[in-house]
Amino acid sequence: MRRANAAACLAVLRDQERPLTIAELAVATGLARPTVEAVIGDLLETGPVRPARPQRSPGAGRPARAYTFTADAGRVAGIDIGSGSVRVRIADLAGEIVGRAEAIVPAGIDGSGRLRVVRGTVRQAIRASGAAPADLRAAGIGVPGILDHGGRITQSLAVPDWIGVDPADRLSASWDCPVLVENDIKLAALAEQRLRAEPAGGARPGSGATSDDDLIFLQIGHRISAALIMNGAILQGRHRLAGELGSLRGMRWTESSKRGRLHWRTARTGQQVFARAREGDRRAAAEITEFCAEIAPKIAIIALTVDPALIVIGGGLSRAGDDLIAPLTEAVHRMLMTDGKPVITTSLLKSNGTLCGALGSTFETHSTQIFGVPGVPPRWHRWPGTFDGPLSDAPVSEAPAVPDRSTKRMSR
Amino acid sequence: MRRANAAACLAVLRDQERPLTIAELAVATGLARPTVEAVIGDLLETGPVRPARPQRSPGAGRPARAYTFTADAGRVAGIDIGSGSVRVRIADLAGEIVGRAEAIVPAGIDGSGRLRVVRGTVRQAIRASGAAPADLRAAGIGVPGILDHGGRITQSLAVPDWIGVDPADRLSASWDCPVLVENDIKLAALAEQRLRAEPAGGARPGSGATSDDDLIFLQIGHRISAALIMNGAILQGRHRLAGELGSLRGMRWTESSKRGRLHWRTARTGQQVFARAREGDRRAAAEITEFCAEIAPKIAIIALTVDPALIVIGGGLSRAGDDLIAPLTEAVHRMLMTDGKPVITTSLLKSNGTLCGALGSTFETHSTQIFGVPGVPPRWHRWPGTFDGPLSDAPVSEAPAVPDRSTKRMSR
DNA sequence: CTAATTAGATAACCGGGTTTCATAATTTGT
DNA sequence: ACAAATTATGAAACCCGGTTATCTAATTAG
Repeated sequence: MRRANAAACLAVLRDQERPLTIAELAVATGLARPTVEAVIGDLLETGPVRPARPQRSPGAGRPARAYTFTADAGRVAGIDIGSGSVRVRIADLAGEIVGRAEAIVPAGIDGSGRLRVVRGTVRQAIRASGAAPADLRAAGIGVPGILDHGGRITQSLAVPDWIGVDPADRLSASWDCPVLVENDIKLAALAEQRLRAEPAGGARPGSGATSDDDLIFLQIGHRISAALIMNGAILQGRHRLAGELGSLRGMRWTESSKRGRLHWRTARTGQQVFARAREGDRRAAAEITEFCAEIAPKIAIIALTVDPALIVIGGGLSRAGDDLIAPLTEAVHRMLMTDGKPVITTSLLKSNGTLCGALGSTFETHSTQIFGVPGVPPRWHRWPGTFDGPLSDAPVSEAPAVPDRSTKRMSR
Repeated sequence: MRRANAAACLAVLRDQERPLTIAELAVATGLARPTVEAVIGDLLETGPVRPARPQRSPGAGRPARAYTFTADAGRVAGIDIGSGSVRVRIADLAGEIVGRAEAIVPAGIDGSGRLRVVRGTVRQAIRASGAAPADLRAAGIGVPGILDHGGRITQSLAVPDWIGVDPADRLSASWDCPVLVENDIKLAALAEQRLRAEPAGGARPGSGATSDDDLIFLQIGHRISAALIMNGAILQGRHRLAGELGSLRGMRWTESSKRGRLHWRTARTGQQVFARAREGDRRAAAEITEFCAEIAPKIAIIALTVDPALIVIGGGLSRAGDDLIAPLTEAVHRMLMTDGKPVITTSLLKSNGTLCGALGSTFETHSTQIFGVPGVPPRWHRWPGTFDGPLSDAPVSEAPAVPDRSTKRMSR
């Protein structure tokens, strides 16, 4: 109970970026002032909160003491592992993206080599954020493969070198912080759900499960893969295989796909097929219709199994937007003899879904290690668009970036 | 918090069938004695608890006051609606089946007629239990059709006369108690899950979701239908259609099935086909193999979508036991290229799954109306086998059955 | 320099639990 | 028969974490 109040205060303090007084916090959280006072006392010791100079004196009366969120007191890493690349984004405690780095992973690398690349890229990104590696509080990794409950990768066409590897174990040892590893599509699915469920303005009250808490995420690009979010959580299943329809013998999403990889007739890539169709190429348009007709029954059977409100399409093909969504929706809806049919839409995060899911999921899961308090909700809705644009340098200009812990302490 | 303690005390008092002292209750619940005392005070006023004569004096000391659960203070109805029948079981507050009645519903009846039959059969069953209709505290009904979130039946091949009807609304008005209406297969699925998850000895602590909380239930009889339990709850979905694969255009479980009804070549009914196969009929055996091969891909795709630990087969065909489970398991497992595969097994409750689910779900949902306290866990594990055998007359012999409320009060 | 204003600190209270202790109602022992 | 032992009960005191109410401190306005 005390913990929940601490988390609420911390979240408000983080979201209002200016220093806040006890009274302001009490109003914002709905708690009584003495309670907030006690909570702040705890947070000053254990959490990323420090006293700040009072803002200004707007009138008469004793000036209020103010407190501010120390966004710069630590770092969290989001990591997207691809077959040939590693993408890293570093967030400060406020969730702001303050560092990034990417690396090419040479084909034919072995598992340890890939781990080394990940370690190096993360180190580089943390440095770029103006922090030291020791500031890393937690990391989340999206991996293109199947994990077991022990955290080992059991199957992966994209990173076969990591089959049998437990990346969380290896990396948390070298970083000395918790590391979350999850399938990339599942993370992207979680990110989509969080962004749509949370009404962009703060955590919503802990109401019961609504249909906002469910969605199916379908990655359609070179390969097709699925993930399900149910009751607001990634659906894992008994063997952590939920959604892994590629493991179904004879399950080919389309006639011409092999090992989950799509093949196109009228152009080399799906994107090109859509481009040609848009330019009026009838054969390309026909191939798209055919493609939708082929995958629609599979989507429909999954959809009717769990009856989600929403099916989100991600991956390269989702860039085609309505050119894909319209015929696909039509094909899927035609399969359903029901009154209610799922809405099909494209992803909000495009190619950043896994990164976003990795960061957000890490903030959710390791709140205690990150903030010293459990249950601080991540700011999912602030992330879209921040993964690729120019780095926000607001925190840097306000207080010079923290090179390492010793300097940070001096800045108090 | 006080409520949770009251529920715990009430559950212990109900499960130990003898009168208990405060001290015994304190030990059983892990609460402090004064707390139990306060809870008992509340329960004496609002709940089915009354003081009892102390058991005996096992030694020296002041004799302890004892309290006992008043199982006879009310009734709960479980109702299974079939296309041509209505089955009713009446439970006392301890969950014991103390009354039953069944009725044939004439073909071609209209919706109101079927409602009248239900009302009459329930009244008869309550009377048979030695209680008055006014003693009904809550009822649960399993219906062979699709419901919407408003409680209306939107589709049903078995009871077309109830399409558009909201049975909960109609019946709760006439009985003046809450009525729960749910799809029959979903209730059977819930019952199977509860019976397997609860370690037959009391409620388990509210741990996080385990794979015990998920299962797929497949009804295979004249028709095939599915229901999913996820995180210990019936999976409904956005439109309450989860599992309703019959609503999928072109979804036929087998080549020869029509509108969800199975057709057999080598005999008139599935049961007969299994009987002949067991007697050595090769054609019948081949038809079984073929049947499994036809439905296996559909089961596999559902299974891999949610990756359950367990798939439970219910319905008429499940009576074939291992004759069905073995070839079906083989066929389904052959579809899965995964390390972990779901276990397939037959239902524990056979043809009583819906009744059991209706009763248990009603006890769970309407605990407040039934016991005056929310969250009293039903005794799922006591039900198997009690739906058809001779009525337990223990409560009747102990205290003569209660004809109506006035007499009941006198018996205090 | 006083009054007004506003924040911080302290105290009193409340709900729901726990522990502690005095007291009541028995049986046992002499 | 009556004291001693035994056991349950009921009341009181305490703790925790919150609330409201009140007093005190620090500042500005006039």
